[in-house]
Order: sequence, then structure tokens, then C-alpha cells
Amino acid sequence: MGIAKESVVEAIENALALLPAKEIENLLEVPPSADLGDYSFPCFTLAKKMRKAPAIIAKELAEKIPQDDLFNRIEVVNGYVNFYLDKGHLANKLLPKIKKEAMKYGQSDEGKSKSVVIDFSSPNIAKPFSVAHLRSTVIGHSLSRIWEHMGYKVERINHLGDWGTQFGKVIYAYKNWGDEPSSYSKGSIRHLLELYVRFHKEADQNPSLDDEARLWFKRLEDGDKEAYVLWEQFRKTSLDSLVEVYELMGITFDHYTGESFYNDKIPGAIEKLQPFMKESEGAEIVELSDDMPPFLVRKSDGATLYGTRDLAAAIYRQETYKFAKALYVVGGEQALHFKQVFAVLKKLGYDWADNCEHVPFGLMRFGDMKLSTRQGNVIFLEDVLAKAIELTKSIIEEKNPNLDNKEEVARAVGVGAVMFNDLRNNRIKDINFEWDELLNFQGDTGPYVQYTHARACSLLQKGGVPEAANLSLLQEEEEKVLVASLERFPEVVAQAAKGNEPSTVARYSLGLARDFNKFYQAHRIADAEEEVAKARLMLVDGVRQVIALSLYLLGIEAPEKM
RNA sequence: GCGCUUGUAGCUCAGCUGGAUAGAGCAACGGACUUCUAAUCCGUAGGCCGCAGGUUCGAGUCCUGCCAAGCGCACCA
Repeated sequence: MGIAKESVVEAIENALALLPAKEIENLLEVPPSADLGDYSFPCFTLAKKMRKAPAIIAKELAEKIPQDDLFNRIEVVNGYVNFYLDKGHLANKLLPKIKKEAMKYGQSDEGKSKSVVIDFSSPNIAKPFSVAHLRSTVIGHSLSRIWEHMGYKVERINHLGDWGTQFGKVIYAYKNWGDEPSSYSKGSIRHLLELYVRFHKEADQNPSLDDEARLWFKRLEDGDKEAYVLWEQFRKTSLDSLVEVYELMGITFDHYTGESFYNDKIPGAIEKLQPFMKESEGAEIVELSDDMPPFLVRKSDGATLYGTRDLAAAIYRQETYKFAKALYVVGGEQALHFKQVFAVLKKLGYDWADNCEHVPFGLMRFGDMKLSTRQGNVIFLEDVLAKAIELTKSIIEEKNPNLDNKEEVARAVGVGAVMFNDLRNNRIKDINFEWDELLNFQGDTGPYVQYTHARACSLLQKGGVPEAANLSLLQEEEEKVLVASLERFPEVVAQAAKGNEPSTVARYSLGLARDFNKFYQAHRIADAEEEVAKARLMLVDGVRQVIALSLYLLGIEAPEKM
């Protein structure tokens, strides 16, 4: 909670002596327009409890609230008590605080000595990293930082899809067609994709290929040497190329524990399941409530499924990390799967199943069709990033040809544009992959926020960062808006964490950037009258800091020049 | 057929968990660079919030029913 909001809540709590602070905090809202104040307390819900008209409650409440330095005006309108913050006074408290706390501003101790494990990215290995995987990667990375800001110890887990029937397919394809001429070098990730696509094409004509693939996977699970060597080779090739992309985006993991990691933990998990297992059509299942299909433990050929591995993984993670929360950043199309997995955990008597949460997101589409690896209908993420970086370079040549480290800035901005594009909207929305939109750096985009940050840096370089200033001088409308916005930042982070919704931070950063650019447009800063310049520069520094921090929470870099 | 998700400006989306006059960006049109980075800013235009009921002081937001789109519904992940 921001410092001003905190005092408003406290003032209401004391004057009202009826509701706990928590409830007041929930009721308190930000009015739709600035001339209605900065915080507003609606009295409608109290009307029943107090058996009085809202307007009367509001009036009496307002009268009981003592004078406070922070809010210089309280007004009653239509059953609302509106608080107007004294921005000068607020700035005097807030800006030094932001300066001091820097990247720690808005941190919470909510998660002190608790951990949250976040399962994200988790691409299928032996397949190229496509833009479809971008979503989980970028959202999960941002959530990791957001939860860290909430004080939690975060375990970033890349649950690589490095086990399963698809390996049977690739092995089969590689053995049968791997030596045929290809435009890609043998065994490379693009070559493997080519084989994978061909497998599906041929399997459509000849379904017995699917049996062959299942057989190869079964051999792999049974420890067949030939299958294992090929699997290892494919895994390494894929992982190497994955890590390259992660490095480009500045994304890291604490654990690369993929599905294969749980192989030796499967028997233990199955043993726990034993009392609930049934045989059905040759397969082994656990029946769940009527509204859900049964959970498959083992296929009729005895091989395991990814659900079984998810189960073993959840148990392992609880034992190893004692998580307070486990998040699965996985597409919405797997909602039923996770519902089943959590239900099975519950059935096993694990109460912590309630702390497991599927964090779904919408599909990435390309034109009318779903991107499908099987049909070879993929857009490689590395190609997208390369194109974005390329475009950024040409923009730099045009706008700022004397820039020092062009390569590095082009990478940060190009990659930032792609990542921001994925974080801007509520994650549940489907995304249409549009080159034009992705490569447009104007308006609500990552580069816009980064540009604003660079602008602020540039001002500070020119005017310097004052140690102190008379911040009561910040009385212009554009300045007040910025101060109020900076005060709300802690709330924004908390809200983003609560909803596992990075877009909350993205939207906030856009709004802050917009307000800053208006301010920049309307007033001289570095060359204003000395005392005013000092106050404004301190405000600029506060904005610079909070934009940098917002971008950090989104997992995006903030170059000082661009 | 059943379940989940989504429907808000021409397009892409916000809308603080039921509050005040529904807001941004893109695209279009018209303006602002001898001045701190124009990747910017200002202005104009654009709306039966899918449709119909209901709940109450009050509904884009909650409930019910339709309509439309997407995703799922045991041996893929």
C-alpha cells in the first residue's frame, strides 16, 4: 500500500471505529476523474449496517476526520468521501523514499520466509522454440520477479517436455529418414522439426506409424540403449538452442528439471496412487468426480503419461521446496488437465493441493489458424527477435545515429518490444500474431516506455540529480498527476501478484510514461528557474526509477539512451 | 452433446472484483521540432458495453436464458 493510502485508511478507521483497516482498504477506490480527489470512500455499503443514508454517513465521517498534512481537502459528494492529497507534501515524503529504496520501492514482506515455485516456459524439447512458447516464458518470467517483489523466495522451474511419446516419433523419423538430404544440417533443431513434420504427414496416410512411435517411446522408458543415446543427443541439441534464446531475452531458471527428471520418482508416486487405481480398457486410471474424466496413470502398453509425471513433480516440489504456492504458467487449453492433477493430489490427502494454481493464458494465433508444430506451421522465436532487433537498428540509424552501443540497445529494445507485446493485455486473451503490430514502436508499446525512461535519464544527465529540493514547488497539474501515480505503485505490484497478471504492471508503466511525456511537453525542466528545476529533476528521477522498476518486473531492460 | 474461456469505438484492448460523466492505443483527419531525444505531444471524429430478462439505492461488472467465437472432453503434451 502506498504511503498516502495508508494514512487515508488509518484516518477512516479511527473516525469510523466500525470496520477493520483491511476492509476499508478494499472499499477505498480511486475516483474516475482527478477533480473528484485521489482516494474515495463510498459509504453505500455502510448504509444498511448503520441504518442511515449514505450521504449522511459520508458527511458525519468527513467531519470526524482530523486535519492531516497529507490530505489538504476532504469533500463529500453523493455518498462518497473524497480525499484530495496535498501533492507538495506527499512529494516531500514520497520522492526521498523512492530515491532511497530505489529498486526496492514497493516491496512487500508478505512472502517473508515463504517460497513460491513457478513452472513456466516448459517447452517441448526436440521441437523448435516457437512464438507460441513465448507466452508462458515471458509471463512466467515476469511473475517470478513480481512475486520476488512481494517478498517470496521464488523457484523458477523449466519443466521441459523432454519425455513422452513425441520422442518416439522423432526417433522413428530420425532412424528412417535422418540420412536423407535436407537443407538443414543433420540433427540440428530445424532438421528435427522437419522430421517431426514429416512423421505426422506420413502418419496421416499410414496410422501404423503411430504404433511404431509408441513402441520407440516404450523402449526408451524401458531403458533401451539405442533409444536412450538418440534421446540424449536430441535433448542436448534442443536445450542448447533454447538457452541461446533465453540469454537473448535475459531469462533465467533455477531448475531445468524436465519431465525426464521425474523418471525415478514415478514408481513412488504410483505406489501412493495404488489404493485409488483401477484397471480400465487395459489402462490404469484413477476415477474422479462425475464432472471430470478419469485420470490416466498408465497407458495400456504400460508407458506413463505426462499427467503421471506432473503428479510426481508436484509431490517432489512440495517435499523439496515446501512451497506456499505453486504456479503453473501453462496455456488455457490444459485447464482440465490441471484440474485433474490437483484433484488427484487432493485425493491422496495432500492439503497443499489447494496451493497449486494453474495460471492459464490465451492462444497465440497466426491469421486464422492455430500455430501447430505438427503441421510445420511455426514461427521461430529467434526469427521474430532477430527481425525486431533489425528494425530497431534501422530506427536508431535514423533517429540517433551517434548512439554509443547501438548493438546492445537494439537488442534490448527489439526484444523488449516483443516481450511487452505479450504482457500488455490480460493474459487470458488470445493474441493474434501480427508483424505490423509487433514491429510498431509507437503508442502502447515497450519501446514507448523505454523511450520515456531514456528521456528521463537524458534530463538527469543534463540537469543532474539533486540531493534535496523544495518539493512543495510541484504544483503544476502535470506534476501532481505524476506524484499521485508514483504513490500508487506498491498497490499496482500487489494487485499484479494477486491476479498473477503482469499486464497490471505493463498498463501502469504505460500510464506513467504517458503522464510523464505530457509533463515533459508542457514544462521546461532542466533549464527552469533553479529551485523549480531542482524540484522537477527530483520528480523526474522518481519517475525514472519507477519506470525502470516496472520494466524490471516485466523482465524488460531499460536502456539509458536509445 | 457437455464443460471452460471470451464478446466494450473500424482494429487491438483497459475498466481497480457492484459505484460517480465507459477510457487508452492503432488506423483516419488537422496541428506542434532554430528550444532538455518528435520512438513524443495537442486536437477532431468514432459507443444499444453480443441479445433478452432478473437481482438492488446503483449493473459493462453479479444471476438465468439465448446468440457468436475459441479451447477442451482417457491411452499426445
